[in-house]
This record gives sequence, C-alpha cells and structure tokens, in this order.
Amino acid sequence: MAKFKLDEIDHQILDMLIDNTRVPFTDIAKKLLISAGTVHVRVKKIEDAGIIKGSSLTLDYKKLGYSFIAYIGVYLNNTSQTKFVLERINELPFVTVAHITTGKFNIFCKIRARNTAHAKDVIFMIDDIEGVYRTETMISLEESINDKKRLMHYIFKEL
Amino acid sequence: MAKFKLDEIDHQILDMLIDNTRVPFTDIAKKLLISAGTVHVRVKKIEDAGIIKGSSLTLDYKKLGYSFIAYIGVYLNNTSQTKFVLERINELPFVTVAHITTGKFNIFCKIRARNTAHAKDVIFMIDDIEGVYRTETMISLEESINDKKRLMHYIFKEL
DNA sequence: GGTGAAACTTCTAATAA
DNA sequence: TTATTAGAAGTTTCACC
Repeated sequence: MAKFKLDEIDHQILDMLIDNTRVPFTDIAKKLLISAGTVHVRVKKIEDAGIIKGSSLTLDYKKLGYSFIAYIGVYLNNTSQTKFVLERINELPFVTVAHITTGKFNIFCKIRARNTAHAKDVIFMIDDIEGVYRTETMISLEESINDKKRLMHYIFKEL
Repeated sequence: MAKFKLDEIDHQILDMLIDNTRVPFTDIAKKLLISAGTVHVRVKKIEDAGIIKGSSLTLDYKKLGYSFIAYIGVYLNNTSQTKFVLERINELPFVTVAHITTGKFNIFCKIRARNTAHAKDVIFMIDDIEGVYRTETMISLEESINDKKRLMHYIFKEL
C-alpha cells in the first residue's frame, strides 16, 4: 500500500467525524463547501488506507456502575515469560489494556471494575497467573481524559 | 434522572453499535426482529440517559506516524499541588490521559508520540511543571487492547 | 481529482395499536 | 412500549467536467 497523505480537507472531515461519527456527510459537505459525494469518496479512501480502523461508542461507565479504574504493574519471575503472561492477562475480564514495558515493571495493565472488592478479584486473578512474581496497584482517584480531537489537532499541525 | 435499566434488546443494540456506529438502524432491526422505529427510540433513550455519551473514530496512530506510547509516573514535591499539576499536565499536547493515583506516584499519565525524541520533549515539559519533583517513564514495547465489545459483554453479564 | 443529479437507502416523528 | 407508515433526509454511484 502506497503511503497515504491526508490533506487539509481530510483533516477537517476527520475533525468532524471524530467527535460524532454519525454526522451526515451532507453536513460535512456543506461546512467544507464540497459535495457530499466527495466526502463519501474521501472517507472511503481514508478507511481503505487503514487510518480509520472503525468507530465506537463513547459510553459512560460510571452510569453503568463501573467507576473503578486502576493500573497494575506486574513483576515476573523471569522475563522470558513476558509474552505468555501478557496473553493470560489479556484474556481476563475487566482488563482493558495491557502493555509490555521498560522500567520497573515487566507488564503494565489497566483495569475497570465496579468497586474495590471487584477489583480485588481481578488483581488476584493476575497474581494467580503462572510466572507472576508480584503486582503493584495504583488506584485512579480522578481521571482526566484528553479527547481525540485535541490529539488529532496536534498531529495535523505536525504532519 | 431516574436510574435507567438496560434490557437484553438494549444490550444487543449497543453490541452492534459499539464496533460500528454507522450500522443502519434497519440492519439492527432486522437482526433483532424489531422495527427500525423501535431501535431509534431505544437508542435515543440510552443517549438521553447519558449512557451513550457520543461516538468516535478508531484511528490507526501508527499509520499516522505516532507509534510511541509511554506511561509517566509523576512524583510531586507536595501533595497539595496535585490538582494544579494535573491541570498543567492535561494541557500538554500528546498527553492522552492523566490520573491522580494512590501508590508510589501522585499523578500518572499516558502519552502518545512520534518517537523517543518526541517523547523526550513531552516528558521534559512535564518535568518543567512547577511542583513536579521527578518523573519515571515506562515505555510501552507492545500494546494489547481489549475491545470495548468484550468489556461490555462482561458488564452485561453482571448487570 | 471534483460535481451534480438520479436512484436507492435510511431516518424520524406522528399515528395507531 | 412497539409497529407502521410516509415524507424528509442521507448515501452512493456515475456520467461528465
């Protein structure tokens, strides 16, 4: 696949779609003074280039009763087990993302749970994985998210 | 706002929308053997309840040249500065999320950058914030994400 | 590349059950 | 609450720039 270059119009299309994927192409067209057909073709191209991988809902997990977030640093007995343990961790429910990292931890993951009791269950499941030496938990007391729109704004400026 | 309870139909609607927000309501209706009007009414209700906060594109940051991810643990001179420093960190470009945490760090954040040189710039900006004593960087060598669909599956089972 | 219009599909709100 | 319906709106293709 040839390297795909986004132009200013593409940036603006992404900018509109990124915080509302259901915004009509006709609205985008009107705002950017191009035709809806053009919007359609460009979005398709960006999708085909693999830059847009999909779309997803932003849900309020607090309202669903899952307001507990923690990061778990994992120490292993032996670094050679890293890949194996990462896979086991990733199979666990309520683990949202896991990383192999440099630094003090071998593996680092984020969990989302109902409350501390529920999180304890998840953490114990991690502790029980073969090869895990010990874990260290950091509970999030307050989360402050930067929306993708802002990140993309910086990325577009640098591209 | 009264407590909103999602039923099995709602779960399945969310399940379909969560990995493609643009799936036509008519398709959802066909699959669930209900009318498109019903899908429309239910989605609106879930939105009005605040459970669906919005929608967003899933982008391939690697393809955009931003493949570097790191977590930064921040130690402060004084815990009373936590809120202030969190706000400063959150204003920085390429910081995607920041948390106030229990455990060894006072603040913990995630950054996304082009490469190590670029990440260094971001980390130095954090180090320069008034009240930051020192930072500790964990570079992600491999990221393994669990999609929201799977998380929602577990949440629905427990609800 | 882009447009504009036609053909087709989907949305949405009102009404009815 | 859900279904039906019908007009409005959006999408997608294509002949032509």
